Amino acid sequence: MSYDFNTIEAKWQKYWADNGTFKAENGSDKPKYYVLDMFPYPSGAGLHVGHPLGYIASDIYARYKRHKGFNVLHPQGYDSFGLPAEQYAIQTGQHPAITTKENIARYREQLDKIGFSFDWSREVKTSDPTFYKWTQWIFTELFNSWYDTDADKARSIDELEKIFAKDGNSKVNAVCDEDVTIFSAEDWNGFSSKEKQEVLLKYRLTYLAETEVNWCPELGTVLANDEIVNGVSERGGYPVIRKKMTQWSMRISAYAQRLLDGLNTIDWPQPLKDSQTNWIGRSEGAQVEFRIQNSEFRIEVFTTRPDTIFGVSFMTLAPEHELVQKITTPEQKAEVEAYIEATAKRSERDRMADVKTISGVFTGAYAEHPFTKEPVPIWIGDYVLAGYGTGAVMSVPCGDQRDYDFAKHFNIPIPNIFEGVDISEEAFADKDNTIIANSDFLNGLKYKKAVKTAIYELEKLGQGEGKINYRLRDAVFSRQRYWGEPFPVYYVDGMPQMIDLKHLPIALPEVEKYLPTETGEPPLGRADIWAWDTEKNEVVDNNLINHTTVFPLELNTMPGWAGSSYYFNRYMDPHNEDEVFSQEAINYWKDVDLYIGGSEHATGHLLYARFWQKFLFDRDVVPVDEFAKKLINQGMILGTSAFVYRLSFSDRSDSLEITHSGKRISEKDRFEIKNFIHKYDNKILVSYGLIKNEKLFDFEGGGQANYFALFLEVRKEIVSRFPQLKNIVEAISITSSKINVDISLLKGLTNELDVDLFRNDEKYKEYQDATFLLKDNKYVVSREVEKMSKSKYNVVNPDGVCEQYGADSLRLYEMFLGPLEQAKPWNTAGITGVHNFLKKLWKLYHSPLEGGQGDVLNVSDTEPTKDNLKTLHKTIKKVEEDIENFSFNTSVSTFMIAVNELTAQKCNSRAVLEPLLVLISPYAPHIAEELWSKLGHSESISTASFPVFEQKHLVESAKIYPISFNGKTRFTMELPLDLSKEDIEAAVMAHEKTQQQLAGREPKKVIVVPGKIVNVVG
RNA sequence: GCUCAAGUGGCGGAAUUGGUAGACGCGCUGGAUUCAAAAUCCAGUUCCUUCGGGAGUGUGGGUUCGAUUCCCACCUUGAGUACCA
Repeated sequence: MSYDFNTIEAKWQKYWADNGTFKAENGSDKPKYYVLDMFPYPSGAGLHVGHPLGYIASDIYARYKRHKGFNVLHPQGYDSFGLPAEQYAIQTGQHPAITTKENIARYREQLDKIGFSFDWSREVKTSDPTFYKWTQWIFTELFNSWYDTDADKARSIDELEKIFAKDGNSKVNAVCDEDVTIFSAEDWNGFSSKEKQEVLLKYRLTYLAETEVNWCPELGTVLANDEIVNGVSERGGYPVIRKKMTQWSMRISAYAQRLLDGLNTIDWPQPLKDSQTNWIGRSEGAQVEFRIQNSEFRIEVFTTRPDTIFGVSFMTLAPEHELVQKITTPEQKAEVEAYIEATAKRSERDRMADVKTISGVFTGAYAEHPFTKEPVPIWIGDYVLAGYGTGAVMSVPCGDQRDYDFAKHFNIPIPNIFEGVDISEEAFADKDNTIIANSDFLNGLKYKKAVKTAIYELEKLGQGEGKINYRLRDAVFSRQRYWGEPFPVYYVDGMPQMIDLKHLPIALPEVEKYLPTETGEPPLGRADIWAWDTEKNEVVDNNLINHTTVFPLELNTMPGWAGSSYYFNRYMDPHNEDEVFSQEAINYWKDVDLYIGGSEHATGHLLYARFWQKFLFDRDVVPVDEFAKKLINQGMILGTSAFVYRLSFSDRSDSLEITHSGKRISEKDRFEIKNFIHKYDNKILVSYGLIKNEKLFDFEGGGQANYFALFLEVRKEIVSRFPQLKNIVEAISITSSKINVDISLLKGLTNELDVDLFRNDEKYKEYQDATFLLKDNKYVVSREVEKMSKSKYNVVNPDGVCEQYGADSLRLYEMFLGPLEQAKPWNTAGITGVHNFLKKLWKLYHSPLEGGQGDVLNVSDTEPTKDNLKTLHKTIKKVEEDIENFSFNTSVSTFMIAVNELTAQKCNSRAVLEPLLVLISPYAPHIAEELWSKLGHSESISTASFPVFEQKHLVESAKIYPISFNGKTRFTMELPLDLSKEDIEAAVMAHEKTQQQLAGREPKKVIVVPGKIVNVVG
């Protein structure tokens, strides 16, 4: 029988499942090793070839570690709460739990076909009540904790209450809301229960507060900062506006410094650490207080340049700043209010989009300079952000370009406080070359010294202090959605109460629709059975709410990152009903040794998970405060799609709307367009797209996008064959090297147009693989690669590959494509290479059957030759090094070399062919298992130990020396390795080619590096 | 703008305590086998060349006996991030 991968793979996948081959035990004599993949969101589209890349890499590593004698935990699960299932539910009425279940089944089927060594007995699903019971519990733990700055850790809220009762809050150093007032023990003890709860809420690690949130009207929910990309929602690309709402928040800012410090203790990719560092955004400077003239109010500002304080010529407040209303003079009131209203209307994105327009209004009020006591005019301007620092800045136009531009625009003086610097054209921001002038006690000082001196003087004055500011904001934790974890929270007298662990989980209620209610409440507001009975301790009918023991439950649900922030710990003890995991389990597995996943989670999941881990560590739930020792970002696999620019149409309203990333594009805009072709299945999709100001309009995730087809060369034919495209074609005009589209002609188009224009059409075959760009008035063939995505028609599915070539081929090929961490295009052309390798491998163990088809095992107990052993041990060494370095692509080529060599050597020695199988088995486990069992083993190859490398087989007696002249290799000669330097030199000089190269000249010098190289300098 | 990463054949990519550039695979060319095809096997494949040899790892410099590898400047591409005070 020849290499029949379909049968072999099905056989071993069944064997592994039936025998629980990869089940991990909690506790073992072996050392532990935890290999984890970022669990997938089970989308309706199923897996594409990009998904398994990281899983294959981690699977190879997990299998390798088993061979090396480790007790390996390698689980998998699903991040199964999320928007797409809910959006689908809104459209179809289908319960998200049903779609999610179907999607999970499909994912599982696809994953199983690839032959992963997951321990499926530990599977977790975030949407499963047995899982989210613990998500809810962790929430209550956060609620019952506060952050003690002195101890630099989270502590129980009970301890805080005891402190308040004994000493009040004046001695408490905590991370808390800014508006807490000082109270004494007597005050505290006199507070009503509700007052106490209000105060405590300001200290809890998860708290309810009215904050400015990112509201996405289209999705009907708030979003966290990391869920917004370029000012629009990450999912769907919808606009986001700022809105004040009462929401649950997580006090992640308490952990800013520890999240920063922790990065030094973990082996994660530098770019990922950089982006977390950037996101946390620590900056050192000073907080300075400016008194306002003729007023009791003071303005607090944060500055990184207290050394430039004598350069202040005005102050600027964010329009939303609370003092604005209080200090504006009557004369300026109308103008100020108009400005505030105008900025409130602008979306975040608009505000970001035009940073060049300078706008602002004078409030009429003056602050007093802390040192000179001179009056400083107070302005408001939208270049100052309410959300950063104190929402107010001291403006130093000579030292900051934005202040400079503002001052120029409004004719505010620009005093120069830098020695020997010309500021007539632009501000001077070079700290390193700063020498301060015109600044009283700071004159002549350099940057660092001046900063210190300024802070010292401010402190003396009681009007400022050194301060460290972080960009990291507390994370909003409420979502006005259905398909998420319900909060274990009910309200008594408006104050939130936690439901005790013993009554959890609070399961998602049924609703008849997944939309917000008519009164604007979240979808849970539609549930009839959604009230909490404190006597029965269960969820009851809303109608009972006037009963004294029945209270309303929280209507929001938790965000997508809740479950993913601790799931890795739950795998350690996934079926525990009494605890999130036993202390025994967590102390055995401790943390993830290797975590593999995409870099897109840098500032979301990976930051939140580190935050929760540190919190759980503080509260003695977990033994380590970083959850993953090593992390690798696998690169994306790109699809070959032919894209240049894309045009998106949406007909949500009556008139045609053209949108890009959710932003409406005005019909007045004219766009240059370039045409391009999609190839997908056997369809050729010829599409056009648009650019504006040379920028690509991409709309990843733009759910309403439709693609229209056009190919300029064949436009007439398109019109005749597809009359419905007439308007589109006519909207296009070509001028010189540019193509224009007249959008007014596109009005009234529907979104039902079929883009499947040239299916199986011989005539256009030549265009099938190429993109045609218009360049220099000529069509230039160019193929483009981009992220694989359903909306881009460039998805390759792993199932087809498995059927045609087998899972082992898919695994090898994905590894062979290139370095794991690098993005790389998918191109099936090369897969025959690795598939041939597997066939050669099979042949190495067999000899063909006489006459007919098929073959018979041909492995004997003959002594291996020297060459056999050399090949084997060379391979062991290289493969082991490669796996340890996660250089999987190079070990695949090492296997190819080994098999080629052993085939040439006609090796059939068991002593060589057995260890070779163990080397290959992490990469191509099915074929390895099959050959292993054919060799007479009754146990799975995964129980075999990794071959041990022996140097003695690689010892050589001679070396082929490269002989170079002035560094360029010209020929080689073989010389014994034990030759002395002098003998080598003599042998080289005696060689005829040496004389030929030198052409009679004497060499200036001869460099001999024994065992490496000879270089003749002429 | 800032931060980071990367530029090597027709293609994916190998090679870094500085020591034979292009491993391995794809593709391509020629041959064997076959009635023919598929499959398989063998040989060749960076470029130029007067067949002696010469040039060559984004560009220009530098260090070195020797640079894809180290240093400086620049160009290009990709990713992240941004009125962050």
